[in-house]
Amino acid sequence: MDTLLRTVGEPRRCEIIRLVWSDELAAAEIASHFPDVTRSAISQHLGVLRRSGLLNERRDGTRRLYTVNQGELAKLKAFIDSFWTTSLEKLRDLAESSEQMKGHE
Amino acid sequence: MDTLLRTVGEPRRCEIIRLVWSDELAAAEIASHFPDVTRSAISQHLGVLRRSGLLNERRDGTRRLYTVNQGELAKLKAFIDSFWTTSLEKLRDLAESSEQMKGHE
DNA sequence: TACTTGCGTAAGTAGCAACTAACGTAATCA
DNA sequence: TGATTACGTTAGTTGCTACTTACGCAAGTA
Repeated sequence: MDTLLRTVGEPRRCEIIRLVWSDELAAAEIASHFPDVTRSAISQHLGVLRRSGLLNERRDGTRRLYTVNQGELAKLKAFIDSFWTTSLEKLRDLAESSEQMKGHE
Repeated sequence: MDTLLRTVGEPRRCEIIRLVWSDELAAAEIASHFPDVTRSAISQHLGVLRRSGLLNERRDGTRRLYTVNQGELAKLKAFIDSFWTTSLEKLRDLAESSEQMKGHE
């Protein structure tokens, strides 16, 4: 989870995920969305995203096409969601223990 | 959103959020959960979290008590969720435009 | 008042991470 | 075969960031 957090914590990588969310894009197409940095920088970001499991790579001739592994990002989503659900569980546990208290009254 | 992402992208800060999610804790209590780093390091993390708007501070004597600003974290949750909803919207737009196509056939 | 507690802050450092420039490489095409 | 395209990778640099140490400061306490 730490790896996932760190990977998405970089704004450009987050933007890349958004770019290839529903469209399969080649590395150069992705890089063209970031005119302020070199293609090499984007290639390295793609490497980080790939190793984190957030991006899938498919080869087509000399091109490399990327898509999002939505399941991996879903883990992050579930992690964020868990902040809310755990507090609900705490409330439920509290309710249960007070029920037990009543039983012993 | 970049600030929010960067703030949460640091594992210790993420853990701090979890700690004070449902319990109001003093700085020293939070620091005691991280025996491997100094209290100062945690204090600086608390500063980052506070400036990002993720934590609320309340003073009680010499102590400073922290709680999570859940609304701010909800923004991050909404951002992550938006990855899925925007793709749904794209499908909806696609469906609408193909409806228009049918009308012009 | 002096001392202690509980904290933030400033200064300085070490390590990492994002970047550029240069190079290597597989696939394609002339 | 040589040239080109579309990439990744390596080496080296710079800047940031998480950290420690030292200090400052307000609020209690003897």
